[in-house]
Amino acid sequence: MERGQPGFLLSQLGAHAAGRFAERLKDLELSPADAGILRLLRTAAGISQQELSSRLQIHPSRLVAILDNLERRQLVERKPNPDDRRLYSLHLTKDGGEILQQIGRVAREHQDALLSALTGEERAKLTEMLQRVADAEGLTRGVHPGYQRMGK
Amino acid sequence: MERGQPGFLLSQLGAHAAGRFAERLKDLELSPADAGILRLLRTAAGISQQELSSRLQIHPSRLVAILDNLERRQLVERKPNPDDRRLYSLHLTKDGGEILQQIGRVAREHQDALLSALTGEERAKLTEMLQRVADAEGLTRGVHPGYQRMGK
DNA sequence: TATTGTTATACTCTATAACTATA
DNA sequence: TATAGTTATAGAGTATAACAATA
Repeated sequence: MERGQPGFLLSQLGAHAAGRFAERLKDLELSPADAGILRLLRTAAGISQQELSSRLQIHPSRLVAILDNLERRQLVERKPNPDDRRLYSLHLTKDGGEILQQIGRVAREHQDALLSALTGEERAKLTEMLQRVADAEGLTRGVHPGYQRMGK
Repeated sequence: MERGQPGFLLSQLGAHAAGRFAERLKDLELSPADAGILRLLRTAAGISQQELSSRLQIHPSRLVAILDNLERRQLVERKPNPDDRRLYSLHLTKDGGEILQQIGRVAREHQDALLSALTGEERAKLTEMLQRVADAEGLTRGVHPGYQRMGK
């Protein structure tokens, strides 16, 4: 990629944004993968570890330790699945729901700081263009490629 | 970060772009950090390892192995510095200059593929906005935060 | 005494593959 | 026999800190 060209800029700014967000999440003692899991469980309550692993592209064996930690902190609960006792049914707890709101606040602060150089109209245009590129590249909304490697 | 919001999109797309570019670089048997080093040496010929380390935010001890590899492949040369025999003077070789041109081709292909969903006018607008954000965030042109961790 | 480049070591993180239990 | 979740192990990659040569 050439300097100052959109490809490099996108990659550079994306890494910067991810790093800054990860720093902010540390205040909540969460990793980006933790936040991605909590967010997904809000709308996909009851899924198994296998399905979670598949959706977020996190290796099943890695997920065990991540969920162990989230469960120990009572943010997530593994409930037995009566239909198939091999599977867990994953759910957000009350505390998990509350920390998810805090994550939302942190994300908004992060985003406002990051994009302070743009007007509201420009942010909308940027969002629309990035979404179009992401769709064309086949990216799934809410699934960050870094989840594969940003566990801690 | 919220789904579909610019902060998350930027981070997600940036990681995707970096990953795809890294894949393309593998055809040249280069890492992103390798490419960053070669590119810098084009305009900063003669700098020391210490200065290279400082500019690209790559740890000095990591740089040793990276440069060992690039020198073995005769893409980079460590010349003695007569003024201070503790320092090396780093230079691109002829092969290094040639592979840099190949990197440029790969980068253009990558960028064209990545942004195929945008018109030329939109790409220009995107570039301008991203550059403005990057400048506001204090990012240095050509220095990717991932160089710190994308050695291999 | 300080600095450059190097090396050895220890540490972190991850995937691989073997294991248990259930189907 | 196959699958979900778990665990042990080994591997890759990194930083830390000690080192030799030079200033």
